[in-house]
Amino acid sequence: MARNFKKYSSSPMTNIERYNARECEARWQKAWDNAKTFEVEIDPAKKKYYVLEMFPYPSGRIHMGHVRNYAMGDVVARYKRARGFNVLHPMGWDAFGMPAENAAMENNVHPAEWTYANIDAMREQLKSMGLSIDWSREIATCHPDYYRHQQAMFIDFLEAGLIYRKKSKVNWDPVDHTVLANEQVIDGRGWRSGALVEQRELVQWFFKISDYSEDLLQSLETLERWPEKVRLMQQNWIGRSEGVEMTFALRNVPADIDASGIELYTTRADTLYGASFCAISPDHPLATQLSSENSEITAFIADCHRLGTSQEALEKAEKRGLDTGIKAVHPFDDTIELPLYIANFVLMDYGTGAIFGCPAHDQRDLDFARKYNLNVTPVVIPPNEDPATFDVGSEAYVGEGLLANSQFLDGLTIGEAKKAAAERLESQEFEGRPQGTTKVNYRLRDWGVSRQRYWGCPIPVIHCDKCGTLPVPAQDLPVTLPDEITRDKPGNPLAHHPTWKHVTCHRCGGKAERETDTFDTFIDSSWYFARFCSPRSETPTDLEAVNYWLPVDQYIGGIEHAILHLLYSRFFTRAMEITGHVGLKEPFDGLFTQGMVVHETYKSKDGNWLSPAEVNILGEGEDRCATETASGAPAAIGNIEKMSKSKRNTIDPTDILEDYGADTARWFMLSDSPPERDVIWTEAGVEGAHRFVQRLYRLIGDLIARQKNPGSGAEKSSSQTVLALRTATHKTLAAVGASIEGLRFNRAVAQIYELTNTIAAFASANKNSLDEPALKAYSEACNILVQMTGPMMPHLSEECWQALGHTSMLADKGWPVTEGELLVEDNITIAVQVNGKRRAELTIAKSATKEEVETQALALDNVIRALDGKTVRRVIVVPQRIVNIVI
RNA sequence: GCGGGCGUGGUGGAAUGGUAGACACACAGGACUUAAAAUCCUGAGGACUUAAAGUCCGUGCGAGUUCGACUCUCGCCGCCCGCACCA
Repeated sequence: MARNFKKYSSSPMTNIERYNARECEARWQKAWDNAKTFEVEIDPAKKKYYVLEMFPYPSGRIHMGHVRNYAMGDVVARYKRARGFNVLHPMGWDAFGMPAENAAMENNVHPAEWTYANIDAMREQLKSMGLSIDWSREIATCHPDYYRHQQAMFIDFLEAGLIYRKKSKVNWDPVDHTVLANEQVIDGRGWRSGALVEQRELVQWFFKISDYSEDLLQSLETLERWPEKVRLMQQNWIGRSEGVEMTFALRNVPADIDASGIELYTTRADTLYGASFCAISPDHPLATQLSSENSEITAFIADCHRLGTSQEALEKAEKRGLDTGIKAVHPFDDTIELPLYIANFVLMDYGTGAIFGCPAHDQRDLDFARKYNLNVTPVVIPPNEDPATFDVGSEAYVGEGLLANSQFLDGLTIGEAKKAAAERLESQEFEGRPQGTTKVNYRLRDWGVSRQRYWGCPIPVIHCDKCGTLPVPAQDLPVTLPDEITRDKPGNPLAHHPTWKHVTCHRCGGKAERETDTFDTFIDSSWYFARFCSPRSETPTDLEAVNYWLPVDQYIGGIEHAILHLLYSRFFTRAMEITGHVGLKEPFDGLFTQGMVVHETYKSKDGNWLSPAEVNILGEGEDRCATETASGAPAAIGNIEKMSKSKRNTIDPTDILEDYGADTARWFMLSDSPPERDVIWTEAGVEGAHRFVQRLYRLIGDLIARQKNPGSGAEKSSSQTVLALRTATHKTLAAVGASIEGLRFNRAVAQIYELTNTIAAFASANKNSLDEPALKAYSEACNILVQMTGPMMPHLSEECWQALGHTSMLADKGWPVTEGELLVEDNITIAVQVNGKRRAELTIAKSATKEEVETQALALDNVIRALDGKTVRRVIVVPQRIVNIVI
């Protein structure tokens, strides 16, 4: 489908003036700019409203997802502004990150140069959308004026004990000498080099987010204006579980190893009597100790490490273990000895890195037990099963039931048994302390923030042989990235920079080295919303500004950030509160996650992706098929998928903005699909949106023509049609306001269409003549219509507003006031049902009593026919709603 | 495996438990035009039937609650998303 849009000045024959979006949009954008319409300051007298869309990565080109995201945010911002709020609506750039480094390598440009050029290009594209953004507050996270504050806060956090260093495993690409993110490891190999990825241990910086697990979890309940789905995802991610941490005594430990017991964590203390083995992680300290003298163990552990960390690899991995020969003693019966294994499926960083296995009631343990021929003793018996005969086959029983084969726990429910077992463990002693204690565990891990890369915020610390690791003193900040870098060696250019990393220790004056790691870019985006409040302040935040503007009242972005970005930001805000940079814990009061922009995909006969421009679509429904435009060969219509370059189903917004204008693109993005759902991009849809742009312009033009020439006035307009038009206008006004407040933009659009149809019908029904009241109502309808389209199609609306004779800008005009009395109708039409089936309609005074409604309903012809002489058993009258006659 | 969501015409979708299909796209017919485009008007869930009207069926399938269910409950089927060896 080639775009066959019409040029605006196509036909010299037309006498109907067409709206020239290209000229108009540029003109109004300039007018807003010159008037500094959207620049805001703190104004304690006004209520504030902070609208924020997730800031973009400066890839160089905006995509349709941006258009949708920013169109939605702009509707909210402009609407709230019209409602009298002091609206903060800023924009910035999430400008550090890998694409710049990749581009740098491919095109031999400096990441900074590449990034700033992209920012300039994207700023222009965004500006052409006509967004009501305060551009004076623009920030870029890669700019030292931004990241120096991040460094200062890092040092504050460090001093507040929120940050620590520890050894941690990374995916290491031995060819590129670089650390890879999990998603960059494909089938155990580096995505760029193809080399087998190794697990390496590096000392890295961590934020203590896990200390805040409970707070982050609990506070989710206060986030009432967040989607339930996102709260659930975060809840699952935090992963709270209640269990028991306990010690198993060890026997048969090699002489030179100091281990009298092993700590392990379980949520199923009730199943202790079903235990048939214990297992520790290959990374467990005991495993490390054992490996130093046992080559078999060393080999096994190495084997486990070779297995990738990718989720698929883990998923498919077979459960494997190695018997250490050590015996673990059952805490309730010291005659029971369990073999202690090192097992590849036990995670070191959850719980204590050690477990007991109860195969009958845990699938993983069952798989393991079957493989190594261990006992499978059921201890929880499903209802209606006999403990003597109940057996577990290849599927562990994880349901409810009563305990059996469990001594003092026999006959208890799972809940009771958990409690009893925990109490017994607490009362028993092991080496002077309780053998077990109840413990809450979280899945959430501490946040590792070190990245072995150049294009990120330098971590402001130095390493001195004498003094150790020291934060860079405040007066020496920022630690800026060196401009001169070479890429002749693989790996992080900072790490082998000839001068940058060498410094003098500020404490001892001796030689020291800078930290060459940079921050995870999620840090950059964890506080930008706070920086927007005072983007040029000398401190990270200005308390007056953040106290006025925060929290963000409406945050809008993609669901893909449901967990990490939003959770990190919530944590970071807490850290900022502790260190006195903000005065609140939760940064985002209202959150909305919008759907993606998707498009059909097409494939040629030989399996190559085809772009939408390369195919013709014929037929509809089941007969729908495609052919290649060039050759006429049949093509396959594929799934509707997220726009992506690889599937060639992208539409470039800049083309659309040029051809149709921003208002058309915005209007289309807001129409039809509910904003939280995916929207399918179609050519027909855009054209439909564009037709409405022109239609609205003509509608206003018609009014103006009629005002100049109202006709003879001989035929008086009926007061009823005038009232009807006014009622429709004000009803729509109320409805559109409610729709925008609820972010139901598609409904607002439909309501505006409806009013437009009403106005057009009114105009054509009163073709010849309009008297004074009619003309006034007509004019009022058009004015209010234009005010309602203002937040969605701002340029066209300004143009119409001006044409309607207003001298000040629509952007500065308040939202129209609904005349309440017009919404109150005297007569209403309700449905009359017989046995739940609609048989008639009844128009009746709104104030009619139940009895009146009933009498009149029963007298309707259609009702009498439907009743067919049968006895009426009951009549349900819901005032102003419905009548249901039961026979 | 665990958690969540969705399923309505040819299409996107609308509908505080109260007239299902608003609004839009696509389609068809008409007007305007030498013609087309644009625009305007009209039509339309399916089946049956009609002079007008009307009747029946219909929100993935099956049950239930209710005077009344797209909406609430339960059980299936299908699709989508998130997490996933978290003991």
